[in-house]
Amino acid sequence: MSSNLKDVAKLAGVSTATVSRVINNKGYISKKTKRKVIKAISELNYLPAKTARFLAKKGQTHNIAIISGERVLDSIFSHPDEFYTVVVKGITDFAKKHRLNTHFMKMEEAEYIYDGYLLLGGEITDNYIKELKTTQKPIALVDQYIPGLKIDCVVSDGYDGAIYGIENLIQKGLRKIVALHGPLSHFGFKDRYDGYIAAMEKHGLLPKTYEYDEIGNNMSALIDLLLKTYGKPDAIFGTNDTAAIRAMEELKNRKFKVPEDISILGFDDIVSASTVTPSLTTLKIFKYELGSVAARRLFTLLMGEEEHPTKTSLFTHFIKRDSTI
Amino acid sequence: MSSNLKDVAKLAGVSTATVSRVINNKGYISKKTKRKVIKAISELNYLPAKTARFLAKKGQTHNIAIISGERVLDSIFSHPDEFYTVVVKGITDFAKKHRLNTHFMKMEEAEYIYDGYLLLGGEITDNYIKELKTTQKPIALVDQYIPGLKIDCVVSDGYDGAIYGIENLIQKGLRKIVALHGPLSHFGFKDRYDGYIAAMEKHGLLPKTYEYDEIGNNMSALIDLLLKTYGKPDAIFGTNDTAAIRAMEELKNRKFKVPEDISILGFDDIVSASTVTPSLTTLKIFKYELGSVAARRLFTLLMGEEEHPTKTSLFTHFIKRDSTI
DNA sequence: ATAATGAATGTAAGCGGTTTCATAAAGGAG
DNA sequence: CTCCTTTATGAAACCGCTTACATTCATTAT
Repeated sequence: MSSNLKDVAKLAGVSTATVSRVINNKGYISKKTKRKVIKAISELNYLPAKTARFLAKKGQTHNIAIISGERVLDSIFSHPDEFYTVVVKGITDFAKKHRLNTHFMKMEEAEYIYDGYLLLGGEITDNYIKELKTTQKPIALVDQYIPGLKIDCVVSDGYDGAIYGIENLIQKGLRKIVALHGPLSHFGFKDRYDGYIAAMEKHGLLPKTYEYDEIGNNMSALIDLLLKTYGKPDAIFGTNDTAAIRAMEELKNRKFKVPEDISILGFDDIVSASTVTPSLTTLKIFKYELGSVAARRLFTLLMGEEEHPTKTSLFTHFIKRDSTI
Repeated sequence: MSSNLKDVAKLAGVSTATVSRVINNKGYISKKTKRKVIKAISELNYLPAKTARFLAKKGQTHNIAIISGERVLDSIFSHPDEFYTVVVKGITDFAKKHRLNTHFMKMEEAEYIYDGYLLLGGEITDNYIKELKTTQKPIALVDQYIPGLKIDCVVSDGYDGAIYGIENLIQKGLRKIVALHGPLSHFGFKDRYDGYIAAMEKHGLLPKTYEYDEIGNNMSALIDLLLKTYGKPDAIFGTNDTAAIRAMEELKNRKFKVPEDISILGFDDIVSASTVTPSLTTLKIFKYELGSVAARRLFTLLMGEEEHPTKTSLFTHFIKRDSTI
């Protein structure tokens, strides 16, 4: 099949060490030998095996920085079930397996001495990323995407998830589906919002959306507005579980039955989604995998595989519970 | 730092071979030894190094199938600069480096005997994918995404690219920007279309779109329609270069100056984009990388890293030429 | 002429696993 | 009580590559 160092060495009539030197352009090699080796390499169409190379280099133990804003960092170590805590577990497990040393820090405290950077969550600012980018070190954003920056990122696929969820509702015969969404400046909400629109349009239904504020405090007023301007919907899609649950409460206060009168669909699968009554149908975000995939991405970059920057979106999983028919 | 087989063996008081047997659940191991080893493993928090394992397994040379529709397959070998020809080069180069044997075939001819499958382009049908999925073998789509299927895919990021391109036009002071787009059932067009909408809305501009047919034959009529219903735009965004160039021709026929009167932005960076007059400003798709990234994805899957399915989007590159101010 | 220096190459020991083969102990059959 | 098979384990080779160290040969300084 494909050839290896030994084959090349034999053909060129030299030792494997010499071939290795030519490949890595390291140490002394005479012009003549170099030519012979290069000839043999191209003749055999030889390409070094990355895995072996990595192994031989003693599995280079890289140091990577995991950087986040203050709020995120605090929550990581104190709340075991919190979103980022799980993400971080995914990162550290991968890191251990692949011999990366992880170092946690806040944005302000970060030094530029690491081999790579994992930037966690939405608290990271544009400017900080741009500044960090100048260090030329590999960087990957986790749960954050910034259009136009062309920086590697790993996120949950809100678009795909929303389409899947909405189509499920449509299949159940629900038609009047409205979306309650958070600020669209947040890429996550925007993504889910777009998925909702796409699904509705695909099925010739009229989308209708209402925006709640960051904290979701205006939910009571928002539901009033919705009922007044739109009438009773068949279903409500909340772009995150917290908002969906809050909306559900408001509807129950107004004597609507969930899901008989109105179905509710969330997004996230937070802990309380399964404990609330009725339990919330939602799209599960794979937090642990978010971390491990991001770590793998950074790892690939660290390995020097000259890779094109990508946005990696993890598909979500639709979890049918009791808040939808 | 992190521990290895030897460490575990020493702690458990057995040989490395025994530990390996326990890990792989292979060969004879007594209950007692197994317990000891497992205890040592968890005590040391040991995780096997994937690279070493791969290497030791003789660098398992996998066989992968590259499957496409008839049209794509034909073009691959005959036209050196064609889209998929370049993509395939990216795949095969990666494959060689990582000891994957590639086999090309059409959908109809494919047997289910390969270790993994790379499905190329839009000719692949939904049903075929679903059928193939039942083989449980790793699969990755290249330049194709199907909402809701949750199957690994690698595509070009039309959304991000379009935003970047449109924002560039806006920065130049252009306001009346319309989009000519192909059928939105094609995920690629839809993606770029969504990006256009997002960019316009973000800047408080009114989006206006016109759809051309698959082949782009109706361009003359479409331009007439555009001029009649919208008036003269400042700029036109075509969701692919072919359409953009055709639109540019039509405008020139109608005595408009490009870019003085109207700027034209394409998407793809096909060969003729740089040779046409005026040369076309466009968003370059990285075809070669599309292939190599997809191959890497499949490779990861083949390595048995139990990975969550993802959609990987490659960022595009904005190429400023003469068709825009 | 001789020692010291540097260039060019080879030998062999890992990197962290897997696996073949050998060996030993424990049963079961005759 | 032997002989053979099964079970359990370890020693060592190997996967493809890198690299420290050893060796050889040609220069150059003394």
